[in-house]
Amino acid sequence: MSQLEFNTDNPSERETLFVDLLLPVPIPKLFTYRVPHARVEEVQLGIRVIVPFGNRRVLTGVVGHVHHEAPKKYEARYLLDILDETPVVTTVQLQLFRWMADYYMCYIGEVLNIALPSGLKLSSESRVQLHPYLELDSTDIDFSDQEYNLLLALKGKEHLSYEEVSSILGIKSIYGILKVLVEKGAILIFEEVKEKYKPKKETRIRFFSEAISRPNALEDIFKQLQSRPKQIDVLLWYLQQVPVYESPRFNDKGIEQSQFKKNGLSSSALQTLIKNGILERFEVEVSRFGTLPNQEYQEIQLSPAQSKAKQQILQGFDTTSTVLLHGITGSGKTEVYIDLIKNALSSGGQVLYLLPEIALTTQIVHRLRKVFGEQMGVYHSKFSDNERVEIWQGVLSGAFSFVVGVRSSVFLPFDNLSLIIVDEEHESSYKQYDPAPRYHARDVALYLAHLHFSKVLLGSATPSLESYSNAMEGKYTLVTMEQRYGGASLPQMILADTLREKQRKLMKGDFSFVLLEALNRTLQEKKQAIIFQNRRGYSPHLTCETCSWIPKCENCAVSLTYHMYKKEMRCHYCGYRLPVPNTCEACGAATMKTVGIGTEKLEESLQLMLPSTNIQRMDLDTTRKKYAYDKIIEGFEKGEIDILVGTQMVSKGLDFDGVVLVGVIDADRMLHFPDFRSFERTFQLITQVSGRAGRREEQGKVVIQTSNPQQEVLQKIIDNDYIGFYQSEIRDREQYRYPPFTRLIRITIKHKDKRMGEISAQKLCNLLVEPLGKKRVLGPEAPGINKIRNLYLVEILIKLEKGSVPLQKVKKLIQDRSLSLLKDAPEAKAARIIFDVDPY
DNA sequence: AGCACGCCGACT
DNA sequence: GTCGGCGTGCTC
Repeated sequence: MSQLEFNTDNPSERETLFVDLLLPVPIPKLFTYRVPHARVEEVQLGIRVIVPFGNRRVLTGVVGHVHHEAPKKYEARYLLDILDETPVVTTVQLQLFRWMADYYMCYIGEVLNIALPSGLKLSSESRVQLHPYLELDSTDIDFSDQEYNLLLALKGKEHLSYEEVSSILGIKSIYGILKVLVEKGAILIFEEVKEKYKPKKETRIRFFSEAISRPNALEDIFKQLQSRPKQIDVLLWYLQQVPVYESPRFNDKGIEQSQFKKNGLSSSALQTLIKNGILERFEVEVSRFGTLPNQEYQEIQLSPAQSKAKQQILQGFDTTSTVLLHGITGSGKTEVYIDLIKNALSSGGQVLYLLPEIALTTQIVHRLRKVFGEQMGVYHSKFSDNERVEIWQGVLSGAFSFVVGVRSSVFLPFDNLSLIIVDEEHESSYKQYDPAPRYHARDVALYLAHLHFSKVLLGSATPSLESYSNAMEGKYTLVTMEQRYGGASLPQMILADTLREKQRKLMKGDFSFVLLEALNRTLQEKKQAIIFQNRRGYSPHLTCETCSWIPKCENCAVSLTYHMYKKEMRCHYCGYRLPVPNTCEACGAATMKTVGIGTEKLEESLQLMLPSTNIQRMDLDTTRKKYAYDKIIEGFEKGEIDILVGTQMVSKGLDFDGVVLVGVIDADRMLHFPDFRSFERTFQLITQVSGRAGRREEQGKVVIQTSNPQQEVLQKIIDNDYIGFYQSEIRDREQYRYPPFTRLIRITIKHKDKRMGEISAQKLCNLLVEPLGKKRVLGPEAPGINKIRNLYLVEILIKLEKGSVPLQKVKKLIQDRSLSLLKDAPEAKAARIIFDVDPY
């Protein structure tokens, strides 16, 4: 079809097509590009394209809008290439991303950056190449020594990266030299674009089809090979595995090449067979998750309490799209989830099951795998990027209709979600802290459900105040499970008064007499114990007993944490490290002492007190490697470990029958953490970790060490009185105007210069007080840690009473004022302003 | 975020 | 004088 004919049907086809792209850069808008005429047909929403960006960069963007309006203020550039035939990002996701950028006050590019596994983002790297027409030996161009050296290095190579050039020349800024050489016509610079995702390939072996197509072909082959016993071995083994004589069809799949070696067959014989055209080698793409054995489908019989909860949940979904399931620890929520998931899947919808990082253990995955088999995908932070891409594509293709995953699974490309379960809904790890978007996966899940018209089930033994109050107000349906599964009883809860014990000299190090007694009895009975302390490392810091000097980080306003194992002091914010000082740097005395308690120290002192006991520590430091976590769990499960010392990692998802004692070392530290949520957190953490004690017949015991046993929160904990806790806490929140009665937005100003930062923050405050009122703008105030990575921090807290102000307008206003501050105030020129909506 | 350009100190 | 530091502004 000629161009002319093509255009006569529809004159508008002649107009240039433009696309607005989401690019993974922190810039507040979409970028408009022009589509080459030849490729107009290929463009659609949600596909990835490659575009030039700026002078030198090449980026992957996602098509967010297709239109015919040429931008007025600039000339749009052309797309370089189109990567997909079908969308990798669905239209629902595009809506979600836009909403997130608005709600969390960040750039849509930042959302895209977090949402897409980096395997789907192409990277480009600048390359330097010798100019093809340059004759280095006979040229009359003048080169400096440095330039000439570089050209010589390039001569042997096809191309070099900037990094390589920089190391060859031994200087950092190579730009000047490259520019001169380009002008002299000696080199070329180009961009090399690389696809990062690589499908996994497997090499397999099978009969060359022509070799066995004739009748009696196999017999002939064996006859020929009579005096080649090794080759016959290979063929016989293959025929054992793949019964080709039954049907030639079986031959198509072949067998993995590595299997031959594993079974002791000669690889040179195999090689010869291939060379002679009897066998052939071929490659197939395989899943990184392997093929799963068909596990027998397990029917789960729900207990009466569980069926009742399930019925109530389903009824709840008739009136509210969100149900809050408040089920005490050990009440058997998981079985209810499984049943609901099966329901949802059988009616053709997709299901997303969110778990906090620490609760997504091998135990739960195994259990779910038995029921859901290969239609279940797992999305976890310990997965490689290639694995994430496979899950992403599996959701797109429909291979996974059910995904269990952590926070970031809300970004997967679902197109037909019917149920989202947010387990341990109160967990603060659902909130992303550092790179924007600073989102809360539970809240994003609620919006995602709204987009899909799906249902949400929030589950917890200790619901967040926000969710419980939503249930109280009737926004969510509340369903409760008050009994432990199988009639197990709740543990006996004891408060150990450390202040009194100290006065009577009963404490042994950090352990109270009460806890040690219980521990000894547990060990005598050959049972297991968990010791909980929410702080890793050996101890928070060192201090000099003579002059109380404390080693501090050079770049951040924090004391360095003492790590005994590596014998060093480390900053948990920037990674700065120092060898442990033997003498005080301030007064010179050799009186450095550790202060505070970390898991490492507890492990050590327990081992000293109980030398014949098997003690294992479980925290971030001992579980960094991919399977370390599973190993510890396995050891504990088998009873090889008597005492498990750990951080909040031990509080979730572990069900062990042998655990009868849980010790909480320092409840006070949690209670006194300077944050309006510290009581709520303490209640949740201690209740959760207590749930690990005594699951079957035997009643467990929980010992909580505190210097103030009268503390109301602790009393509510030992009484197992969530509702009582909720009522007293919600009163406090109302009185002090905190969530759920207000919405918070935290603004952080970062600046290299302390004073300039403070002035910028003050100016921003003034800009905001004027429209919002003094009551709603708190600060500016330096946070507890006021310097991180050599940047000083100042915070402003915005408090907005619920329903009193249009949220989106206020956010817009805050953004506008911040931008004008950056532009107009000289002190704020080099400042960075960060927004955290609903900080946790 | 990257990357270019421009303006400034400390060295062959 | 240049090299290389860092501050500033722009990217369809």
